[in-house]
Formats: sequence, structure tokens, C-alpha cells
Amino acid sequence: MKAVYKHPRGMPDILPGDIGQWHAIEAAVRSTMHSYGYEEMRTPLLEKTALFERGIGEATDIVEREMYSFLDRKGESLTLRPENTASCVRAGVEGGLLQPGSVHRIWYQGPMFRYERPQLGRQRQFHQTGAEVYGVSGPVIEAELILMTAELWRRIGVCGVVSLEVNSLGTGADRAAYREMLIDYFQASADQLDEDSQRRLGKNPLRILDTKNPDMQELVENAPKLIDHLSNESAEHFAHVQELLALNDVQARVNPRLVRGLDYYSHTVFEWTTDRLGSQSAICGGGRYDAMLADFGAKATPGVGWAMGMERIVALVAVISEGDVAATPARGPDAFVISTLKDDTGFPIRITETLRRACPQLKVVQNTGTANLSNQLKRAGKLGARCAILLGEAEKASQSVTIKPLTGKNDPFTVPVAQAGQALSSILGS
RNA sequence: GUGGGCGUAGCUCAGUCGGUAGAGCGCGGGAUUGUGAUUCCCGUGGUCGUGGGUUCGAUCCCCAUCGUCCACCCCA
Repeated sequence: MKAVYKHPRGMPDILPGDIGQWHAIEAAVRSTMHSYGYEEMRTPLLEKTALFERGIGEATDIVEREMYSFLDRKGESLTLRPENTASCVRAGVEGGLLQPGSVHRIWYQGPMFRYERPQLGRQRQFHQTGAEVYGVSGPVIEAELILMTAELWRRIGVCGVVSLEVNSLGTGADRAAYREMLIDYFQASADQLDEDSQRRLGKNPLRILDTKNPDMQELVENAPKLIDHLSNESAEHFAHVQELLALNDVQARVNPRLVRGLDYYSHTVFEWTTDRLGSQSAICGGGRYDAMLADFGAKATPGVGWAMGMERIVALVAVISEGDVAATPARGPDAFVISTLKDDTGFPIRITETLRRACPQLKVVQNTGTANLSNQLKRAGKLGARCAILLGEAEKASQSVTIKPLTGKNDPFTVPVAQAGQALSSILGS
């Protein structure tokens, strides 16, 4: 079989055999969001390009080289969303949610798009799940958001292989003062900066600290740290967050070099990482971004949030469970209808449909082959069916069905069609 | 965006020192003209990712392209 068409690069299909993993993780996400009182929000996949340029920051890699932007039929520049925070803020403002004093806990889930070289855990169309809180300043809500990610890892079953790093970026004023300090420091050693860093020096010197260039490690290591130059209020704020995490048994390592890629953060930022996924180690990250709300028209409303990469979580679960998950088959049919009537297709489908209507909670599947009874039963067994419904000349003549339980050693029995649904329910239990 | 590996049946892979290909599993049918998870038999399967080039001849060599993986980079 040759495929006439292939998927675009970095945009793989999720086939039925893999969807169970996603459903399991999505179920954990939903239950966690419910526990914490967050409500789902959905925004369009396309936004006006300016929304992301402004919201994410012009000097970021995402905006500079990773966005899928195009002109629509009226010549307006639209972009496939590379992340969802800017859209959520836009929707919150536009939808009138972000009134001063009101509080909203929001979560989202869906595909995002970035033009990158694909790798394990890094696709061009990928899926993020995230949570955002609007209308709450202060450290408690930051702690809540971090604590819910920790709880999510517990529910997904990956808490043993992830670790948390936190940092504080302070206030805009803190950063402005620090930024000057940093520019002075790096300019004094400008000859040691690589090309990327020289470019960032003018636009966004904080991101130089995030470099992984080994030649610059010493320079970066000795740079002044923002966390040592926070205002007293910011330092207290950050200390409080750390206390609240410790109070709830969540270990966090302070990483003064954690800056995060998006420009709008302030105060607490955090990142969950794992060492089990090769070079894509970040599985979740977030922080406070009051400044973006102000930019978007909600001056009096603060905002905090995080996002996690679903593909990375799926990959992480697969890596740590090795063969376990593969050995867990998808749940088979509750009832598998097989027929030895070679020239009557009407009776079997009518019985199947009757059972579905009588037992809407059960999965009732009609066999599609023409094999002999023995092989049809083998197929039922392979599918993991809980019982088989046998139809043949005798059943057709007496308008009855034979039910054969496949899980135990129960003998098959025959009941009239009218009682088949009830009989099925009672032997399968609940 | 940079560098490198890979692409043979639905899946995992073998193979051809250049003469158009195999295995296991899977899938379909049967052994058993009405009772499964074991076994046996038969069958289905691939213009060897795609397009060019070299050659009498290419799945194999070369180039391009698409997809994929790894590192860098970046982030979720």
C-alpha cells in the first residue's frame, strides 16, 4: 500500500493505537482542573499576528523565526497560535471577564504551531495544556498553580521523574535596574559573547543568562544575579512562595538563571524538567505576567499561568512505563455478535442494533468476517470481548439469541430476542 | 536555522559485492456443515519513500526532494 499523500513535517497523526495514552493523561488533567476549580476556555487557532508579536515579545525566538504567519484573502496577517496565553488574555479582555476585582481560573488544551526542526518531544504541531488565573496578585495563587502541577504529576504517575526549578524576576522596576547592571557587566566583556548573545545584549540581555554555550558558562556564572538584587518586597514575595511550596511538601530548587523564553514574566517563574527525554527536558513552565494584561487593556488585573507539553508527557509516560503500557490492550467489546448465517445479513444487524438500544452503556460490535464459528470465537477472544452473541439458523427460526460469556467458564444459554438486553446486562453486571 | 544517521510487506527486520526480494508477527480463510484463547494447513501481502542521474540493467552507487531520528539551538 503506497501513501499518495503524507503528513506535513512535524505534524504526525495520533492513531487509534496511541490514543489511549492521550486519553489517560487528558483524564488526569480534567480531574485535576476540576479539583482546583478551573474552567475550560477555547480560543481560535488563528489570531492576528500582532497579538503574538506584542504578547510574546518581538525579540523572542518564537516571534522571530517560529511562527506560521500568512496573509488572508483580504491581506491581513494571521498566525497559527504558537502558544495560548496571549489568546486567553485577549479573550478575557474581549469577553469582559477581566473586570477589576473579579477572579477567573481558566484552563485550556489544544494544538499549537511552531516552525522548528522536529525531534522527539518537539513537533511543529504540538499540544499544550495550561492553566491561567486572572485577578489575583500575591504569592498564594502562584503557589496554588505550582502545587496543582505537582498534583497533576502524581495523578499522571510521573512525579518520580520530574523536578521543579523556580526563580523570581521581580517587578518591572527591579528588572530595569538589574538590566542596566547586566548590560554594564556584559559590555565589559563583549568580546567573549557569542553572536546570539551580542544580538540579545541590546534587546533582551536577560536571555543571555539562559545560554548553553559552554564557552560562556564562566562569564554567565559570574554575572550579577537578579535574585540578589530584588527589592525587599519582591524578595519577600518570592520567599513566601517557596515557604508555601515547602509547607505542601513540594521540593523546589532555586535556579537564578531560569529566565524563560517569553518576555512578559515578572515575579515568580518556574519550570518542571526531566532527564528522561533527551534534549527536550522542559515539560512544563510558567509564571506571573501582569504586564501583558496591562498591555492588552486590563490594567488592574494581574495574571499567572503555566503550560505543559502534552507530547512530552506522553513520551515520558511511555519511557518510564516501558512494556507495562503496551501490555494493556484497549478495552474490547462487551458483546461481540457473530453469525453463521451465510446469506442473511439482516438478522445479525437487527439483533446488534436491538442490543445497543436496550443496553446503551455497553460496547456492542458486530463481526464483519465470514469465518466459521470457531474462528469467529477466536477473534472475539483476541479482541477481549466479554461475551459473544451467537446467531444461526436455530436462533433465527426461534427469534432468539445465544449468549456465551467469554470471561469465565459459564455455559452458553439461549433467550428470546425480547429478553436479550436484560440477560446481557445481568451477566455482564456493572 | 546548523551538523549527522535512517527510510525494504500493516509492524519488527533480513537481503541483493548493481541482475526488480525474504522471515517472524499481524491480517484473511480452513481443519471442526454450531461453540474461543493451544496446534496445524492454505492464502493475502512490497513499482525496496519519491523524482532525476550513472549503467546493458539500480532497491543497492550519485544528486535532489519528502518524511523520520539524534545532537546543536530553542522551548512545552
